[in-house]
Amino acid sequence: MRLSWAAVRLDALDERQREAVEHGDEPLLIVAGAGTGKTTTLAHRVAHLIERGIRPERILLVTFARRAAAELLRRVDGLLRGGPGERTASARVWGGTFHAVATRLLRLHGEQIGLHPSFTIHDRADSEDLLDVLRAELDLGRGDRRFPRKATCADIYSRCVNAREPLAEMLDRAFPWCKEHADGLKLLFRTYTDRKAEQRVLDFDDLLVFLDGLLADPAAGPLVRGRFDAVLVDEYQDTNALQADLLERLRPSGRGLTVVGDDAQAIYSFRAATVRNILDFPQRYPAARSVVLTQSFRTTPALLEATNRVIAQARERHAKELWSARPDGERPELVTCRDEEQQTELVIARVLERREQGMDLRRQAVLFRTSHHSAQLEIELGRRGIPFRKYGGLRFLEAAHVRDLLAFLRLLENPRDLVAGTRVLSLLPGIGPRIARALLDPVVAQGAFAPWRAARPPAAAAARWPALVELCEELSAPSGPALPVQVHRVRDFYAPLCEARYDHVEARLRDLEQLEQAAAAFTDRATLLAELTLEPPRSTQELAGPPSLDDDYLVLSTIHSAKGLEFDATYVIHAADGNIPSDLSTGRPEEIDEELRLFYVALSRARDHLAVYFPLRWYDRPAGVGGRHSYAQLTRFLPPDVRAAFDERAASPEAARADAPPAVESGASAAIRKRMHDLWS
DNA sequence: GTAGAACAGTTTTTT
DNA sequence: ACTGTTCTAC
Repeated sequence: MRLSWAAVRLDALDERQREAVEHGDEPLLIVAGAGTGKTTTLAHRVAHLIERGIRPERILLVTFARRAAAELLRRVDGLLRGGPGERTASARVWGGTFHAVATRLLRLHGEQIGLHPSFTIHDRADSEDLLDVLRAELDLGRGDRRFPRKATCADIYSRCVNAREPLAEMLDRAFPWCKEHADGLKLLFRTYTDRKAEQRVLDFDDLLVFLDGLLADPAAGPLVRGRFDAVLVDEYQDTNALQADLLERLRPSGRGLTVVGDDAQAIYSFRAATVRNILDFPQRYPAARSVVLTQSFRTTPALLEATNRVIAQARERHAKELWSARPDGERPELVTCRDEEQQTELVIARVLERREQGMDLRRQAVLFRTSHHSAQLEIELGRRGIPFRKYGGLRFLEAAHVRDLLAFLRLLENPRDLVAGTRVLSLLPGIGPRIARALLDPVVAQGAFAPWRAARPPAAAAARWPALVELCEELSAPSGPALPVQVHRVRDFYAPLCEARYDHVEARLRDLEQLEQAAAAFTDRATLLAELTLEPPRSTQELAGPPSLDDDYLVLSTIHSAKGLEFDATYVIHAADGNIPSDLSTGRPEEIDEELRLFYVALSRARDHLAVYFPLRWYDRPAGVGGRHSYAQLTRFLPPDVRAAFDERAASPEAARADAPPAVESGASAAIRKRMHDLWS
């Protein structure tokens, strides 16, 4: 008798995991607590589906980040090895984020709903830039009360679209201080929608909206739906209303749909994600089966005791208590420090001590609420030559010089892209927004650079003008040079402009060289641009390629960017009220609850060792002559009964003083286009 | 109209 | 500390 490969591998699973893996076609909700083997279960389920005869290319795996899909599919490949001849699941399964999958499907089928297949994608910053241009055009900037800044406008727009909520309600609920500008915002968003259509540009939200429209189309919809037999969605708690609707259009009865998530780890409501999706899944799909995974394979009982107590403070949640069969380990530590310097000192000492004991730096992570919380630690690590990688915060693509170079490439790809064009032209001396616009209008109208040949730019720009026109015409020609050559030519043109404009020119030019090398991996310009926009590299090193195995570095990460990861040792720093929860998110109870879940996500990354650091003294301003500081309070998420699960340690006599000074809070596509347009009327 | 300086207001998390 | 806005000199 042939012992099924699947049966053998299933032995490694616990009963509930196996139930989830072997579940049939009915809709399936897997509620997977932190560290309960979610990835293992998902990987086994995908392998199981393939073993049952579903072709890999008919499986869609939606994850929060592409790297998560890649990691999962690698494990599927591992499970299938020696199985029924499938070794390349990872190459054939559709995997990626909602946005990446939408882009791929829209390039394949978008023309059926009248979408030009060569659309370019605007990232968040591009959207803001366009909104800013339109705000000026519409004369919304002036008035007695200041109009919301571009970032806020982009935020409001995106939230309305993703939450599928009318502007008035959204303003009421989340942006009450902008209510008086409702009419201006409507006008702005209507114009924004129209302008994107003229420029053949889709923003992040459009990718989802147009995929939704594609699926709703009577002709194209069935075609797209028919591509897939199984759809699996990871991190379902962080999906929004639009994404949930999209999934329902993809699998109307829910058959073949598997969603996995943990409502206790929902941390993206600021991106319009809603826990309601996971909580209401059984109502949306009455045939759904729910499986709850509660055995943690990650964390020791001592650490679970603490994390369970932390999350128990949440007001609304699926009550579930995680347990662990691992041997009891060391209790978590709560370390009160005198100030940030001492915190840095203690964290580094502990990290090095553990490395001495054989724990690679890569198995250790320092987590924090906001990107700049690691600034001092980064400086000290740099000073001591301790290698680290930082995740989250200002990324490679956000650097001005990188945006400049990409603007060139986007303009070449799509001459109608006004945002890209304005950025490029403004690099030339003597050209500002006004002249850029005048030069761009005929190009936008024609979709080609020909009008520039006869254009007469201001005297200051005249010297460089012929070279720019030649560059644009040659590189935008269909038979243009290979991609790395294109990047190289742009770089040659741009380098002197970069030097004239910015500091740290050598470092910036090195980044661009890296970009040129990375370009060799892409077949064409459109793919390069889409990939960089949808899944931006998080550092220059990442652009250069994956770290080699003998590369060791300490992980520094925002809590958001650490989602889904685990580390042998986790150090959570700046656990002061005002940092966790963030001062900016303590307005409404739901916000505080999300901050609590965020803290829970941080704590639940640890396998064996967990320490929370709390610096008592908090500098409001950079320490200098009379540097101002106040005394912070421990995060409200560690009240005495929760703290009881921690070993408390005061790192200095001052921190131990019972009569510490009084704490001071530290401050306080045409139908779709039309529908989108009508949203704002 | 552009560019740079001076000033004012705000300050998170990310596809 | 940084971003965005306003003012002023070209």
